[in-house]
Amino acid sequence: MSKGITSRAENYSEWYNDLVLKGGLADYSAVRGCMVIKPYGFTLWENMRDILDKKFKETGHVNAYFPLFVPKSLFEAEETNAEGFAKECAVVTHYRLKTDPENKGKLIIDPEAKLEEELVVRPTSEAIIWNTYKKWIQSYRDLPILVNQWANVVRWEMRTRLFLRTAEFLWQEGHTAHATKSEAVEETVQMINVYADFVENYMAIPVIKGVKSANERFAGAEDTYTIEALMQDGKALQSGTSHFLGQNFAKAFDVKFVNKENNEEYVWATSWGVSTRLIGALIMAHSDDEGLIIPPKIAPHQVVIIPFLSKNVEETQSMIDKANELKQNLSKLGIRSIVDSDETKRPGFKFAEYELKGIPLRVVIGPRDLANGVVEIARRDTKEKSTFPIESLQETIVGLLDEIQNNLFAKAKRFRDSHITEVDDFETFQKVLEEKGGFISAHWDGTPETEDKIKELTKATIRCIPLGNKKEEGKCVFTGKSSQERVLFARAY
RNA sequence: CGGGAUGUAGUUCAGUCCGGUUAGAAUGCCUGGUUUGGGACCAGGAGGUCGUUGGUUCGAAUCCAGCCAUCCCGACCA
Repeated sequence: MSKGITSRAENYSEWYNDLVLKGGLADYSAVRGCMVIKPYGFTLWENMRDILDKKFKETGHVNAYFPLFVPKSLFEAEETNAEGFAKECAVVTHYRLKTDPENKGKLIIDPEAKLEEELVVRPTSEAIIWNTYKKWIQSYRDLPILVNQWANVVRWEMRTRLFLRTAEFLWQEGHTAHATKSEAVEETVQMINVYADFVENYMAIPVIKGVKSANERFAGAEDTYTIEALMQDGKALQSGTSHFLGQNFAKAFDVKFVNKENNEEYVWATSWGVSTRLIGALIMAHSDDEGLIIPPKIAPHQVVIIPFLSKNVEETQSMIDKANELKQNLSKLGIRSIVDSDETKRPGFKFAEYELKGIPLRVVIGPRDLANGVVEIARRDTKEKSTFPIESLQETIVGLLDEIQNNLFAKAKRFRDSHITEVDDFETFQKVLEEKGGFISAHWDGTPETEDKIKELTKATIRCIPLGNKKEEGKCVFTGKSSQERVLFARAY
């Protein structure tokens, strides 16, 4: 057991908090529900962001930036969407403070400075964006519009958790406008595939792609596509969503275009997003009781090189030189590494520290090894330590990083696959949920009422109706009414 | 937002019930030395408006009230 980290078995929530705080990813702040993302955590986010951004550009999207504030009148234009967010909006009502005449040195809101119209701090940007798109779109030649923005949004959550649910968080939101329904649907599906590809192949987290039930659908969407991941405690985490918005926003904001036949039509829309919540998913999918485990492809540092120091100054210097040389060689191969030659800390301390931080590979260079022309390499995922010859070190490291990446995904997938349980009666449903957790694949009569009832009794919701789901005659696990396919239930974050 | 708990050195905590010299410990930090193949040791040192505002009192970390923040449970949550 590592020093100061609560074990998963002891208290899963505390374990999670310990990893975020002690792993140096983030910290609490003086603002309720808002966190500080520390450099190590932000580097991780930057790596994720850069990969996604490249994928967005490859699929024809461009970045732009829209305001943080949304006038209330715009916000309420699309009613379903506005109502969905109404309960968790921060609202700006004044634009000036002044010195309190009765208490010098203190500031009060200047009652004279009340805004004519309140500004909603965006919980999402559909309103301000569609208000803008109205000006951009006249003809079918203006379409499609494929815009993404990297931004912060605010949702005044009652109960917050680092990365998983904070009042302010960072995300990207794509907002596209299309001439036809089929094109918009295609875009929606394309982006959920981009997300799935990213989360599986870079974050090494297996996901299930699916469609949300009416209850869980984004307010204002016709269809919500989701990728659902499974955490080690058996709870599901929605990791990304892509919405087919139909013509709802076009109608609310009166966005029409003239088609080739010179007829006016409403445009078709999509929106899609992933957020810093993905970091929460990453932690809970891979890490262990010794600390974080971060997949090589997105790790801030992929390799840490630790030269062993001795009182022999010359010998020590040759270790450090060797370490720096290796770092440079790795850098040429695009591998991110750091050298820790801090002589005030002993090796054992460093080992524990970098295990806590989840650095995939640790290379130790010592006099004994160097004499034999080898170094010791430890893998964070399996904790295996072995020695490898120095002359082929770069190749070895490249190979090991690749192995770790694959191993993490395979391990998470084995766990996920073994936690999808087919269930045909409600008693078993409850039992599996309680004792095993994970996804439960069961028949459902398709009504929101049944889903609500199941949620009330078990806290489990329908996570998704998997894409490409096989059709199968069956009876609803709760009502016994006939059903044509299974859906996935789980307790979720 | 309801119930419970917490807030004292960078960190973890003792002291608070029962108010009273200069608020302690461990760890971390700094200096010097000895060490260095899995969280080293010795010696010396620095570090605190006791979350915050107000009240009670001759006197408040300690009692009372408000506020702020964090955790747990619940409600809420694409």
